[in-house]
Amino acid sequence: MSIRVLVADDQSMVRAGFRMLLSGEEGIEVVAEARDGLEAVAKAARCGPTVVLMDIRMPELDGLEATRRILAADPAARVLILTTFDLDEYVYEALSAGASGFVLKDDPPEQLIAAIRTVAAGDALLSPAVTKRVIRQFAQVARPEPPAGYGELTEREREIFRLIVAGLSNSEIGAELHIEETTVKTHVTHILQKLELRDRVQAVVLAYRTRMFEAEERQADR
Amino acid sequence: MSIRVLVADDQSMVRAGFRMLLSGEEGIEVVAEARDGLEAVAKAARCGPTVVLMDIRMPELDGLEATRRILAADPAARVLILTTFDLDEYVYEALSAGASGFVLKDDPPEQLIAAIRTVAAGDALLSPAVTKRVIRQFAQVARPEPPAGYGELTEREREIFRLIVAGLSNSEIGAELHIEETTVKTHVTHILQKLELRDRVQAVVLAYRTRMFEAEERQADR
DNA sequence: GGCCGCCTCCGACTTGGGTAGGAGACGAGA
DNA sequence: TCTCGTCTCCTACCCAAGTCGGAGGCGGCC
Repeated sequence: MSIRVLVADDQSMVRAGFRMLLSGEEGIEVVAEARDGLEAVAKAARCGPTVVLMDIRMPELDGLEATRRILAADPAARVLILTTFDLDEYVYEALSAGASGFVLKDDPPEQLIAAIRTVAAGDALLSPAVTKRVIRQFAQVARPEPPAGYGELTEREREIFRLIVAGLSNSEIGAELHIEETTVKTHVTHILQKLELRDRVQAVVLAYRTRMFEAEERQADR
Repeated sequence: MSIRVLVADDQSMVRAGFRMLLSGEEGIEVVAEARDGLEAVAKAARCGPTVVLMDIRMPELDGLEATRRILAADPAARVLILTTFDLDEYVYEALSAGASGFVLKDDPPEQLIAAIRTVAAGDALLSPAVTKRVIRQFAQVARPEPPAGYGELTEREREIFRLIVAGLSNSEIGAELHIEETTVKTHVTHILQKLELRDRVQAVVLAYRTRMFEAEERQADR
């Protein structure tokens, strides 16, 4: 069965270009076109396309919201975001909207076609230029950066630090660790001094900003 | 000038396979091989390869640490991580180690060659199967999930919330917004009541856990 | 043995955070 | 017009948080 494509773009030239480009391709068929987001959602519901080529900037409803609606109605659909710019915000929003991929209109034709086949097969795909940007951001996000001065903390202090970061009060920490609140206070003072922080609030901010406890969190979230 | 490749893998069969595979390619030349991480670092320093094909599981020094060292010595180098498994942890660590891409040994030969050319050109690349996984994780991470009760907050309260989350004290917030500290306290009390939180520490924890201010943070980090 | 780092605990104190309750000003909307 | 929500400010009070100085027990190390 061939890949059924819906092209959603507000410029008729672009739609015609894709229709032309894809007409020569074996196993790919453009089954519908849409000139705005609402039309895209409606036609997707009627035609059940395998892949939707979705522009972001469109009247009525932008491509991101249209993507959310189409996927809500048909989770099996694959949306490939098309845009002229490789702006960060689009990448983030498009991916969180559920898009399977992201290509630039500047990408060479064969790359666009390959992208369609890839997402139709169930894989995800990013244009190389976009991938680079995502990787950079991803690496930044995923990096469990070592906070300055953290090495100075003793084992016990680290333990208490984690509980502070979890939002516990001193008395709660004491109960948790079976030690007196006064002892907890002593540790807290040392922690703040070593990390050069003013209060526990800043300790929490530091911990999250530097993503100190990434690993534990990921486990806890499951 | 042709692309100079260093192949680092502990299995001689794999190295031979790559040498064979790449020998037929125009503009790609295997200039060195390494059987472990230390050797990879040493030979990279001597040969100055354009692209390093790096296995992860290797004796002496694993591919991740080797990647870090090579890039520390030569930031212009491009490291393409090779592995048999598409385990999450490898992807995260490899990317944060500075790798430009990630391909599976199972990927078809032409895809491997395309990957080498892509990263040599300065772009980044992930194998489609890997991309899917990264996108899912990325979308999850990037999602600015709306915390329950956040909608109840007024504009002013949200503003103050943001400053609390930044780690500011009440008096600092007052100075920032040109209002009295007592006023700030009033707002803080309302915020905590609406979000059903005990104190500002928990407010900070909530904000980061739900990643409320993703967008603002990204801007602030630059 | 003596020193040192760590963990534990205490009391007393200061300060910031949070609550309670009230009040005035202003604009939007019934 | 009157009400309602929002923002502003206040006093007074309580309590958690953090500081300071001191202290004892314990284990490792010279």
